[in-house]
Amino acid sequence: MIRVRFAPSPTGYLHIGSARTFIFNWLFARRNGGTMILRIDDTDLERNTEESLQSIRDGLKWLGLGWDERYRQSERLDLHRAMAQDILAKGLAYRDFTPLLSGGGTMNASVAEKFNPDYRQLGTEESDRRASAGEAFVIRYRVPRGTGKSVRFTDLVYGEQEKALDDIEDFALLRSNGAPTYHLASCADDADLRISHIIRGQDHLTNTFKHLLVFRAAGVEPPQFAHLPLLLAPDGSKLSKRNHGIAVSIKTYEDKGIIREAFINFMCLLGWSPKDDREVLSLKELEELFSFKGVNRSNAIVNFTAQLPLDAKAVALNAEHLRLLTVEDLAARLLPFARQDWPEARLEKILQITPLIRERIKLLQGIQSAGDFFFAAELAPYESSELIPKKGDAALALRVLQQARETLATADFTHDGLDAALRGAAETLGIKAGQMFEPIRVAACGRKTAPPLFGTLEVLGRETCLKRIGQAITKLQTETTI
RNA sequence: GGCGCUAUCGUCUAACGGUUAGGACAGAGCCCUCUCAAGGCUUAAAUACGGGUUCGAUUCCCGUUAGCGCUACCA
Repeated sequence: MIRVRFAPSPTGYLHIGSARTFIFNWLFARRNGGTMILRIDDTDLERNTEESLQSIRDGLKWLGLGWDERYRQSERLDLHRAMAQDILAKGLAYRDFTPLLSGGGTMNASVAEKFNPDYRQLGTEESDRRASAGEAFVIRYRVPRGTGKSVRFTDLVYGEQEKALDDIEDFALLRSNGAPTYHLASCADDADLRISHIIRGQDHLTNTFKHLLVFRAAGVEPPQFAHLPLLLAPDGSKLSKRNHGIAVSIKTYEDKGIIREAFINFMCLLGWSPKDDREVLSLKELEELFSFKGVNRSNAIVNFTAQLPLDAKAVALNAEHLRLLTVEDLAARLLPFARQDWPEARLEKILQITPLIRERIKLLQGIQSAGDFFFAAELAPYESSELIPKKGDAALALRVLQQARETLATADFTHDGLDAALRGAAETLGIKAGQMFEPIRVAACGRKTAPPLFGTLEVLGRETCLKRIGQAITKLQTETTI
């Protein structure tokens, strides 16, 4: 029975690296008919925040993948303490009475000792006496010393792993305030929840040796491990909130208008490959293709910039996924972005615009710059020189617009009707179609780059088109010399 | 400092020990075209360095260098 878990600790907003870990766990579970478990690892009472928990909830909700079971570590403290006591009772751990230093320990990592012999060798009676006298202590795992032995396991991604016992310090299981450490709580819960595969970031690769010792001490069969390469910033440093800001938050992707399908696709391509040349993959395809054989071992850089906090490849994949949506689906997702700029925007209008802009936007946010003239009552100011077509002058522009006003007053206001009418008008004037269309486009949209003309005019409607052309004519007459 | 992991175009990546080292994004150019896109075509761009093993190393081994991780009563 395959059981996997995603275990975030609520000490910051949902990081894209965490999101990727969730995705890989989910994919592995779904691929193999397993169970996906969400476990909030909130044993660090000092650093947990409600905002962080909410950010994780929001992020996972946006991802939309879901889970089958859900737990909170802070509700399972008895289980953790019981395991610590069990290990202590077996003599595999001991009490360390070293006082907790304010400021966080000795800070001299370069000469860090693996253990303090004073307490490691303290007799059981003496230890019990001091504990019952109320002296504070931390429970440490007693790593066997001088045996020449090592701990080993086979990682599903990194292969054979081995570490000498003598290189592992006597790590803490239970803090002096009675709270379990991450190592203890994690192992106790993984054992209790019968987790079969632990899929997590490579930053835990060396912690795994400790975890194996805990599982062994508790007398439980350890799960399988699969570690994932880490995500790095463009300069090769670890992704961090402090140094990279919003670029590490999943919310940034949502806010910019990356759709979940594209985000999941992009995350999978960071550190995993289907091994053929396919890159645009649906969730269903990812589910069918995912395996640890495709996960590679070197860290991947998320190539965001100061201008755009998203990797250009994520944006490109998003553009592909946008085109895969139906018009109705895309329009519905575009609506909230349109309403950020035009609160009155209606779905009906967006449905008309969507086919015109779907191949011209890469992010949902793109509707704000690509579709402004559809929503704005009055066009943003533009230079009258914009109205003048290539190889033409103001006089030509004026003639074109006057002809257009006449033609459009009676033309059939459909794509094909406008096509025929405006090409006919160009012929009447004896000019190229392009020269005819350009002034009309600028008059209608307020700029030279816009969606194809006929569809655009159709959506704008006769009234708006005539009004804007009239304004352009006035503009030409007052701002240029003809 | 100790221990561990990793190293292919700028970035993400592919390549049973035998390939002109492939694809994608980003870049450049051309075509198409009512502008912009989209699409098509073309182009530039990589095996960190040094030793082995082998008829033959991107691939296996060792070393160097670099990056990352762990080395907390954080996770």
